[in-house]
Amino acid sequence: MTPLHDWNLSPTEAIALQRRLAGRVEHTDRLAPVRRIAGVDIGFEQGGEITRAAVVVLAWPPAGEGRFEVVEQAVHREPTRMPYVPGLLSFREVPAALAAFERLETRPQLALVDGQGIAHPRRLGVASHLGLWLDLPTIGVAKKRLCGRHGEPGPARGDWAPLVDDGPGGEETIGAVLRSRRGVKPVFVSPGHRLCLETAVAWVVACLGRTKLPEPTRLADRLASRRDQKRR
DNA sequence: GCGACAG
DNA sequence: ATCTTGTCGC
Repeated sequence: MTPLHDWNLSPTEAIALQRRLAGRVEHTDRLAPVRRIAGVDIGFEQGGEITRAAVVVLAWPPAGEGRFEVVEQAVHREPTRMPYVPGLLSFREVPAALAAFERLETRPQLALVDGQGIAHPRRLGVASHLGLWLDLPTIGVAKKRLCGRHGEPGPARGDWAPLVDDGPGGEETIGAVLRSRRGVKPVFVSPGHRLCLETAVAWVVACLGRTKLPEPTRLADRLASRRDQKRR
């Protein structure tokens, strides 16, 4: 069987693989009771030479208003071997993310990933790809749009506008443009694996703290970019 | 041919 | 993604 993250694939083969894998992604809710939520993100060091994957595991539910307890953290660094190509991001980031996950002692029931879920040209963004490989429910939380069209979401936290794109059978909703914080540019939420859009949006909103990004992704972002110690 | 383009 | 200081605003 072809590995889900074979980085020795040509762009054409990678695209064909994504089309096949997209058929395995589950778009309906199927998640175990949540007690641990993971945040995943990838950063780079030394001008991109080194890929740095970070996973942060938070306890659910939070102790207070957006006050999550960090249960565990894991970082994995390795030489970067793939360039960034729009639409093929998972081949560049998933291998390192998997290595970071292997370092965890706790197994989360849900993971929020920095990037798109099914809001992808072939409906297999990095969040979906990772969820499929880890056999875990995942949600994609991106800061920018990759594909699809949308209107402007309302001004209040939690307001969202559907992200739609044309598919084989016509127009389909692939994600939500969510206002995670008043007066701030919205984030792009899309199901990764094993949950529907409404459930994905609900979890992201439930994980919001005071900032634009939900806590799992925000903390993983800081760890991946070593912003947690880079302060001086 | 001309844009658009997750991280 | 990353390179980077101060600055405006709640």
